[in-house]
Amino acid sequence: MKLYNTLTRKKEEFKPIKDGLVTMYVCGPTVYNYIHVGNARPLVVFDTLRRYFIYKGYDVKYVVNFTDIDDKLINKANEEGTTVRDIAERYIDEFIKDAEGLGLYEEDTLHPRATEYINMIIKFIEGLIEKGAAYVVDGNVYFDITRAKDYGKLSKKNIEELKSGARVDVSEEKKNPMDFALWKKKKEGEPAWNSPWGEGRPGWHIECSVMAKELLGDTIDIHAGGEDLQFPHHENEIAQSETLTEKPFANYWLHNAMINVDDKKMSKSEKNFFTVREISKEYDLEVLRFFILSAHYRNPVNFSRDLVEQSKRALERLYNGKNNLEYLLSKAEERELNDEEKEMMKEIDKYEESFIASMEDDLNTADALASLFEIVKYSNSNFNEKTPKTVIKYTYDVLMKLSNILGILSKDKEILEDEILELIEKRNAARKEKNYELADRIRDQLREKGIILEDTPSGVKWRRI
RNA sequence: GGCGACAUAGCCAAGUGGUAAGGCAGAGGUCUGCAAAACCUUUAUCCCCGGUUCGAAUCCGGGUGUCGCCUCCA
Repeated sequence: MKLYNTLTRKKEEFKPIKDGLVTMYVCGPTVYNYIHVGNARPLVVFDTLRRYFIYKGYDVKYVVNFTDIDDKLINKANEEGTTVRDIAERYIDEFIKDAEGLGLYEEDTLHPRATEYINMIIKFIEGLIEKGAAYVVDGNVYFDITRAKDYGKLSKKNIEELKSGARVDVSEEKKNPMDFALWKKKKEGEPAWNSPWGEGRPGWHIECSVMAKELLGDTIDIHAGGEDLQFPHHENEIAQSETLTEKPFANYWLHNAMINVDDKKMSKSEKNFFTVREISKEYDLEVLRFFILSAHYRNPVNFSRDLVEQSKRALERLYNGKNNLEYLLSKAEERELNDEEKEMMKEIDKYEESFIASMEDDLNTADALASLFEIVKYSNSNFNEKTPKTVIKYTYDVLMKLSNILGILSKDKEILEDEILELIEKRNAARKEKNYELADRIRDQLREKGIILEDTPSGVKWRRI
């Protein structure tokens, strides 16, 4: 499989460190609020990559961290007159709800929290101080970027340019304006932990370095996140980790592009964001997942109601296709295949191959989706009740297998309650008697309950809206 | 100012040298008691200019426009 590696700015053949195992670290949310649609993109994209690895037979160790201590949490806690821990707990719970709606493979995700790693963070920092790459000033500890080998290699920035363009608040304590805090001295009213440098809390970048190391080892296969994290966050992670371990931190750096609103990056500070939660009130979140996967992850995309609506309709088409296959499956019979029918299965194989080829090419989910539509189109136009069950089952299984990689078409049809089945029967009887008025009334009644009836030559089909 | 992306039909979006996937919306049609679903037909020469080539949306140069990072940020 080829993946675009930000480190080399090239698509590279992916090779894990250990055969059969992929370690992935994705920068997760700071849990001080609901996540928005922009936050959802990396989560969905890299979850899909994980699913694809699993499909290919790898074991995947997958980490999405929670930043549960930082300025934003502290502010929020102060505003509400509660504790940071309280805020974190609340929004982690809310995150999990959204994650499940988005089809993230939660049961197999490691979710470390920064505050659970304080001791290891302190150890890590001590190691950097011993190496002379970090220095203590009045209870704060800073990383000295001049001690990092190749600082700027990920974001392709050089230290001189950074110095001249620095807009950071110039702290007199720092040796260099671009040096960053590993440990922050406690301020009045802030939660703090004891350390060799006095009470304080960890800086942002250090958390990820430490949690990745603890859970996945010194060198990980894939480190991923939004492209806005490239600098300084990921650059700083590399600086810390590689200075301490003297090994590569991550072999592949993957970055997704931003989600925009009217061509401007969706962000909390711009106030142009939609939370995942508010979308979930109107749409099944699988629609949002579909929306995200319908463009290549390295291209910026706009987000709007209208575009979600388009995604919803498109996804409906796939569901109709799935539904049609299920219907045929319930009618079809087993029998020997003739040559033409054998060809049908080969046709389906072709679509599967092209799906896989798209995924192999830097996770081209937009292209892969087209294969799903082609399977649906093909089965809609070529299969009928006389098609052997073998062919239909085969097609159905391929469709399900592939859509499962993308994490879509996951909603199953529920069983209808008896009273609804009775209504359908009643309507059938009415239709036989050509009492269309009654039949239509029943159909409208069911529609209000969210059930759409479709009359076909061989019987009545139903589906949920 | 530095670094980096992107520009394909009404909308969304693949395609990186051989003559434009797929989806949404629209129009016409088939099927149907009607409807729904489905199917068929129909809608682009790829921002502009120049170059390389037998041949470019795809490579090179120059424009124009939009965006991201350089500060918390997925």
